[in-house]
Amino acid sequence: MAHEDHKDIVAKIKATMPSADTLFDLADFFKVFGDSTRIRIMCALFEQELSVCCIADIVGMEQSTVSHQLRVLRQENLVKVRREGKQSYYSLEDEHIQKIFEMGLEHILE
Amino acid sequence: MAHEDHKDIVAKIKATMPSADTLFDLADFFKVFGDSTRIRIMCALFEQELSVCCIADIVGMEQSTVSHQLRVLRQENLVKVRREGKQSYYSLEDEHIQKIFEMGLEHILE
DNA sequence: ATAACATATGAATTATTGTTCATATGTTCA
DNA sequence: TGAACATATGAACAATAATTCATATGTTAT
Repeated sequence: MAHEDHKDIVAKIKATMPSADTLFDLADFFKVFGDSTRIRIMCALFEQELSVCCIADIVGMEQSTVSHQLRVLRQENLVKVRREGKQSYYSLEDEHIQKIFEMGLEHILE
Repeated sequence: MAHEDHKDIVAKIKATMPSADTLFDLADFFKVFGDSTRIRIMCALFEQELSVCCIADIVGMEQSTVSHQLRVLRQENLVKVRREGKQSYYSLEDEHIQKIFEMGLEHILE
């Protein structure tokens, strides 16, 4: 394709790409994985559902910090909450998360 | 496991988790996916290798911005460069990227 | 060597995001 | 109802990161 010019290539690629909106949402989704506190929270939840104070102890951060980050995770539908008495138990929303997580691990361990 | 106490749970979960260092690196890796400019650059590169100025046109940003972001992508081994004359051609480093991308898409399109 | 072009990079600016503190809300039990 | 505990949230601050401008570096052709 050596004779394709710049303009043709640009037009061709643009035509194949998802909409800017979709890609914006996708970036927002991955942004959630891009923080070590949130990654550690998700990782802890791979094992079992956990209360907020357990999570705070596991990741070694303030309860408030953890609550804020859990909200971020909730907003992207990555975790769900269940109230039981005074405690809120969080768990993972679906199994995409673990797969994405594992692929990331594969990449960095190469 | 209703009789497990807080301390036991915390200890148990901590034992199963990858090291904090690994999770930190993992967050750094996903951070790269968490920006819409970089996501769009990667998406464009799914089709074929592209020069910097093509990429800039495709994503509608300054050449300088694109160069900076390509450096970020290079640092995380997500793209590679090939010089040909005056131009630098970028392409994706491996196929994990597209899989991770697709899983993210699946999640947000649910 | 110089002009013209493509890319890379440093510095400054702006925008975004994470964390903490203080406090509000919600729940249980006496 | 009030005390004790768990969680959530608003505001302020600190830390990071994205973008741009200006310019340096690298490449080709005359």
